[in-house]
Amino acid sequence: MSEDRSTATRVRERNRRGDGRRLQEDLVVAAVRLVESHGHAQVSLRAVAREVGVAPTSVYLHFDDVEGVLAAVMSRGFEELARSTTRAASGVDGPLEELRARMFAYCRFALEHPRLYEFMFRGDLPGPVAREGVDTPGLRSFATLHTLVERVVGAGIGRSHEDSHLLATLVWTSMHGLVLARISRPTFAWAPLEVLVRESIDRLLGVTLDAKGAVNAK
Amino acid sequence: MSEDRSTATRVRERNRRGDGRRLQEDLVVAAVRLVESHGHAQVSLRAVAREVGVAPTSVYLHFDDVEGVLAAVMSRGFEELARSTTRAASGVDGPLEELRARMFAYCRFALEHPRLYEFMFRGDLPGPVAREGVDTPGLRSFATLHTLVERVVGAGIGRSHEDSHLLATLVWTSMHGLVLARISRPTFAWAPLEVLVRESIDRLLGVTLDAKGAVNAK
DNA sequence: TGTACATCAGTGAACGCGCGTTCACTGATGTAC
DNA sequence: TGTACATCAGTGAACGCGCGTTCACTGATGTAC
Repeated sequence: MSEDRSTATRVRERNRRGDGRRLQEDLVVAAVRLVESHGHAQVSLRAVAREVGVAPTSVYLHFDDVEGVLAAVMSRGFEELARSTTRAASGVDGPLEELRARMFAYCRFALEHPRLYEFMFRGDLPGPVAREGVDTPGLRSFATLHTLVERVVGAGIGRSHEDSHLLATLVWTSMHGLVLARISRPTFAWAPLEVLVRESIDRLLGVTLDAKGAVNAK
Repeated sequence: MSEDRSTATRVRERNRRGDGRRLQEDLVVAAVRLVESHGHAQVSLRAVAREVGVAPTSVYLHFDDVEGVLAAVMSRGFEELARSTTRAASGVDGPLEELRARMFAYCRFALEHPRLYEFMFRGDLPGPVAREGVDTPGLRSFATLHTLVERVVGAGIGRSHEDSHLLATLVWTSMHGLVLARISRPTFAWAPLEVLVRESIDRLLGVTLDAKGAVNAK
């Protein structure tokens, strides 16, 4: 174990009494960093401890087990994704423009944190997240998207009498596929991200060329 | 090592002289089976050997290392995906119908072999595949799709003067996102796969209600 | 027809590694009296 | 103001496990003479 410390990237100094919680935050941040740089498969309890400069056993002071750490990383990922899209939506007017801005930010986030994004949508959820039940991560983001699509449809942009849940699903999964495909096949002849995002949205919602012109001119 | 054999699911009998290659095929099949049942992260050289009922060292008779096995699994996956879509395209007439049939088969394959599909599109390719260069796996499938989209556009279905490469990209990534999202979030309120596939394609290509009617009536 | 030999298909033991988790512990620091 | 003590933040050693890979080997079988 002493070898673990000697090869540590940095050695941390002990927190003051009462500040024990700061290690928890440091562990999560380190774990997120490890996922982003090496992919979740390379993230072990020992690697996280090493990154923080702490003994492997110290992780158990704040998490039940290694799955607990991964669950925290996933939550953090969704929080930051939500922050990104919300920031992008501010100062934009009109539902269609907001939808475009949010989705573009969504994709940019995924492409800037590809390993984290992959981890957030991996097939088998970490134990604690899976046990949490129906409110799967990202569901709140989808609700936001759904309402926004409803507003776009309500504003008379695109076809009328549309199933907004279906439309929101199509938009979300398109963005999802777009970024995951770009991540896994970076050498493919990709059109610019902006074009792909805009074309996907406009076509799926049935935004006509007229409506496009109107919105753009506004 | 003797323990390895004692816990083997089955013990294989040695191939006849000249039939050594059969072990290679058995290893690939077993590795595909393991990926499908447990995900690629659980697939180790030793697990594959165990599955076949052979000593771990025997794998080196046919593969350079564990990455070689994974590369073979990936190739096999794309072969089977291509077989599925090709089969679905036979006996279908009209480019739009063929496109729909192919894409539906694509999605069905992914949903029937979710772990394998995830592995086929994972971020970091196995060493041998990555070294192979430009012709990334699945590129031939995309070429088929691209030509098909060109035929659809050429037949006057949807808008005219379209960028077929862009359209094919949008269709592919939409299907990709659809299946990956369904795999990673099985409890989401999904519309039927058939609906999602058809709506995606028709909307992206700009198939009008009139054209739909015409094609469906035919 | 008999036999020596090369080849083929695969084995067995061993290696060092990083892993998750357990258990008993240590030493600084704030607090009650 | 001094001191005993509880609490807090974290450590160190050890465990058993499965892993990829190496090396020297074995035993059956086909073939050349």
